[in-house]
Amino acid sequence: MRERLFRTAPYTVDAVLVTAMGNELAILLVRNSSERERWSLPWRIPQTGETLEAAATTVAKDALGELPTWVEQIGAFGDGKRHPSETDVSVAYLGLVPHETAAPRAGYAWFQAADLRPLAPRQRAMVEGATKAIQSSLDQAPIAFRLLPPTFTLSELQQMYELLLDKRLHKASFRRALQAAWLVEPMDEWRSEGRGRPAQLFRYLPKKKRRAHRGVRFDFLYP
Amino acid sequence: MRERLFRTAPYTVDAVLVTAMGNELAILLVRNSSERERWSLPWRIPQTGETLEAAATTVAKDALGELPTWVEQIGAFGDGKRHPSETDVSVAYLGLVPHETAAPRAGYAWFQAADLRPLAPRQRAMVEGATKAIQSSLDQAPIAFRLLPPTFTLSELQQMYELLLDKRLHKASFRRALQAAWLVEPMDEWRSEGRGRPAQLFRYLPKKKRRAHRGVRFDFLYP
DNA sequence: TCAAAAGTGTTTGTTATACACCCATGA
DNA sequence: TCATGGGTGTATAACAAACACTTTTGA
Repeated sequence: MRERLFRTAPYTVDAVLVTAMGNELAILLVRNSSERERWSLPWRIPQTGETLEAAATTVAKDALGELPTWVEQIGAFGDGKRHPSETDVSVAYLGLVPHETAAPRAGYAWFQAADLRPLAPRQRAMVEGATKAIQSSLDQAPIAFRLLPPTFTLSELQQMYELLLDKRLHKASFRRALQAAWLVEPMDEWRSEGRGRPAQLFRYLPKKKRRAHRGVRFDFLYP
Repeated sequence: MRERLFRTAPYTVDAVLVTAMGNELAILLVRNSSERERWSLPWRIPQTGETLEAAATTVAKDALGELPTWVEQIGAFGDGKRHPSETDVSVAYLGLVPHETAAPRAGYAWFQAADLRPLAPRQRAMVEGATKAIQSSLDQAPIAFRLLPPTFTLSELQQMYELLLDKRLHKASFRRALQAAWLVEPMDEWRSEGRGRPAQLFRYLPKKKRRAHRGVRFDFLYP
């Protein structure tokens, strides 16, 4: 290949950092340094030699001071859509953060998904991509557990699934399914939440026992 | 952002073109122009203004003379792995092609997934990513149908699912599940395959009738 | 008329769902 | 002792899986 020079920066790495706030998902935005009313997803141009994922975790650490409990690439976004940088491609990463440990640094703030600030088109597409990624890998990966602290009650876990799936779940059925999957281990601790019987605390600890899907599922999303 | 010049090309767009050959998936490779024993995935550096997906379909058209029946981004790959180009990032696309219409142009050839030629590490990662993408979106998207010609018999469709899932399926149960999903429409044609009763031909034509998943599934892939 | 492949009615076992209930605690 | 939230045994309905069968063709 012929050697030549390129005027645009190669690409950016953007982070869609997500936590559970109240009864909704929230996304971390950073205030624009020049126009103070504008917000955007935090991003960065990787140093030479820096891997994509390393750039994403650096962005997260700059924003929160801590690493996300889950990092997953969403994809490359470009297709002519505008972005705060001058690049024409950005690689987006999803990062999950338990709300307890998620204190934004100065200039950063959580926004509930419902009342997000206006974003550049490319970043808006990333947020949509992140939402889809959460939905679709919810039963492939421990998404819910990464949004919770290390120990939690089964009711908290159920509430998290209800938030993520956006539907009510039956308590007994939820627990039976959990038990069948061998995903959680009970601790010797209980937590009293004001009134009512104290709830036992659990932690995420999958045993290597898998039950394969039965049958074939034709659950297509139509074009 | 400060204006500066970059020595490397921004990025490449690579295509993992997949078809069903015999009883296995096959991937399209292109012969290296300098070292004739080396093969690689077809790729391209996008023109300015060309979208990522447009670049991917161009790569496919150059290789096969036809557009894939399904195009889906797999992700951005880099992380220091080597690639035929000098870029440090590539965006990979999965393209599905029915075997009937898939005649490679000069310099291109299909290789069954089992005996693929050695690839640069970054491209090897893309092939793995494409395989995972096929597996995971098999029951979210009409993958099997895009690997078949427009009309097909139910046995052909079942064989395609058996290939993709790598397991035998029960004939009656398979058909019942298909019927419940309203995904195919019978044609007024039959095809006689030598001996045995002729099979009716069907085509993919989903009706807008969805049956939601029951319950919660904790089918995690453990880390 | 037999082999081979297509296609279908019915039974069986498994699993999600729901109901109904008991348990433990604070006010 | 009552309201509140945690936790569980059991019945019911829905569904995947299998079996057993009929149909239609080529040799």
